[in-house]
Amino acid sequence: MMFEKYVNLLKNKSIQITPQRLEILRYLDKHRNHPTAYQIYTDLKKNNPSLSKTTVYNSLEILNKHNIINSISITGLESRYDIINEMHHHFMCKKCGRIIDIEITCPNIKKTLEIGHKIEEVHGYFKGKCKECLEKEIDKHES
Amino acid sequence: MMFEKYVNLLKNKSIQITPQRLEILRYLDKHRNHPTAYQIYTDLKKNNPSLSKTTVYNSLEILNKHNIINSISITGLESRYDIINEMHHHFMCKKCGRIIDIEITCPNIKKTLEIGHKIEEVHGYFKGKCKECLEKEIDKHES
DNA sequence: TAACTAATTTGTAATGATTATAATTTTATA
DNA sequence: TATAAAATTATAATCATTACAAATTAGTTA
Ligand SMILES: [Mn+2]
Ligand SMILES: [Mn+2]
Ligand SMILES: [Zn+2]
Ligand SMILES: [Zn+2]
Repeated sequence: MMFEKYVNLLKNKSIQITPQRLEILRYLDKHRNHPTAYQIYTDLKKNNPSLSKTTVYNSLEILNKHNIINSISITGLESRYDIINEMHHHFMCKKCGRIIDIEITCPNIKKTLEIGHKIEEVHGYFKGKCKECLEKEIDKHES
Repeated sequence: MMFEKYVNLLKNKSIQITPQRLEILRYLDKHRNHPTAYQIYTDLKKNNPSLSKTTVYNSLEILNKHNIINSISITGLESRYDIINEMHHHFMCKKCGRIIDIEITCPNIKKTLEIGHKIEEVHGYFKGKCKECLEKEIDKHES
């Protein structure tokens, strides 16, 4: 079935299954560009005009709380959302604004554990200028 | 002199020296608990009632742009600020809300460079329950 | 020093993301 | 099917941040 995958995700955490939550999960599975709550809301509203912004926020919160999705703070402006697969870091381009996955795991967790804090989330991000934006700049200089 | 240290920081980056900027730098140097813009504003307003919130935001922005201070996104709610010394990570306690320095450097920068993005900032943070909050919970169970 | 220009500060209003609230609808249970 | 609990919806409120224009301050030149 189309939604079986997401139904199981919710069942495993005994979260009540609703059409809205399933749609949001499917959206995040399909759109791996770390969308904002508002982007999710406006896109899903096209096929479900009665969808409420509050529902999107509520759903994202409960999914995040149960570690089904990941809420990431990079821009300082708004939260971005990501389906959790393996642990990874992020790169945000200050030029084009994109947030790109960086496929690395953080070797620092052990050190933090040694200090005595209990770690529940690990986040790493870099900021700078992405490869594509750098290449565009070079092209401009050559022309 | 009292402010010489901060005057030099600004001079080195050829940023215009103003009393407000010096006060903000001194505040961040003294308060290493990653305060919000609002906390800086209300505290400094006590000795300078005419201080404007906008000035605090503007100053923080220019200081951050010149890498004199660090703007960190952890809470998703607001930006926190930090005088930059050595590179370090952060730990945010979900219980008490504190943001604690973790004295480690990130060994992942090289890998990100290899991908071709130009890195200007490196951020790492963990979330969980801090040592102190964990100990309080144990005390409660024992009593 | 005085006059002039540019940059900064200030106060206020606007924006935008997120949260609170209460009514309505949907889901789970008996 | 009837009932209770949970989720959704629409709207209003909150809170951090930004925009804007007037007033002040700093830097420069004569
Ligand atoms: Mn990601
Ligand atoms: Mn710090
Ligand atoms: Zn880019
Ligand atoms: Zn704590």
